[in-house]
Amino acid sequence: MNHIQFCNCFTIAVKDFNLQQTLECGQCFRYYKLKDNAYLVLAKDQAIKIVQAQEKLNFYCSEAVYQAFWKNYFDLDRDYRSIKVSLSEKDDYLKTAIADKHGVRILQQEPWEMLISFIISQTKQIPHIKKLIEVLAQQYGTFIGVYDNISYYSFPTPKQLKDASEEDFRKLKIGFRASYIVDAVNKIESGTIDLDAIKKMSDDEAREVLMTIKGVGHKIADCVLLFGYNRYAVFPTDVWVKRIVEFYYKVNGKNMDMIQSFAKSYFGEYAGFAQQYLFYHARDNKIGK
DNA sequence: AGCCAGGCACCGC
DNA sequence: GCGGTGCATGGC
Repeated sequence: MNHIQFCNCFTIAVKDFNLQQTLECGQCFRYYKLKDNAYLVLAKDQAIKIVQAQEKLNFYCSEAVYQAFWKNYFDLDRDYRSIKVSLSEKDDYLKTAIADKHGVRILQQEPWEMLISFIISQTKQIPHIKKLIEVLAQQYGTFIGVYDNISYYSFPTPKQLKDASEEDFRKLKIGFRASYIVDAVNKIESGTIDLDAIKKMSDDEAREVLMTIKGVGHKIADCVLLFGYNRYAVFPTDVWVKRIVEFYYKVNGKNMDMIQSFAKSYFGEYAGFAQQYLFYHARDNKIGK
């Protein structure tokens, strides 16, 4: 039994940051609500407890670990104030969404984890996506430790998944997405796709490569680009975003190319941030259902 | 109870 | 090319 210890506590002051919003906005799935407003967050091979009290953020780790990993993970070096000010000037609807979800930050997550997570996400709701990822990690990931009698596992690497069959994944109730995961693992393990090489590509080239994976279309590729590669100009367009763009911006929602070119010219280099504020605000308030 | 979910592949035209 | 349909499963 390797009990996860959260002895050290490192506190920093934060602005334009809300832990709950950042974790629950739909960009990540490996977080667990503990008691007293605390969250346990898993990323790479690490687990951490975090608590926010107003503009103070308590990381239960050493300062060295915070500096080396979590600061970057939570994107705490970026000036969100200026991003929000510039986007809020665009229109009142976006301004309202930003005011509502003012504390969202776009995490810096792993491309591989984002790829598999968003493949799993299609036609599923967040609680179920979380469960499926948890089961996948339990089955194939590396044991991290135990906290409050619950065992935590890292997200499985391509290597850890390479011997699993479609049938194995179906047993975990992943359903029709099972073959998609097999294809993703094969393309990475065989070297057909190099997730590191994608870092050097343009957004369009990168999307094209990601979309050669079965089960990865425009939307999932864009989620990987925004949340895994931090390509802030991409504008992942799901049903919610489509409805917003149709209703508030009078763009023909049937035509994906028109939505994309609208987002590019209207929101510019910060389209990804705009998308996240709009999406989370709409979903949380059931706007446009 | 049944509808539908942070889509996509595949099939007909 | 483009519009319709099936897909696995569980939450609401």
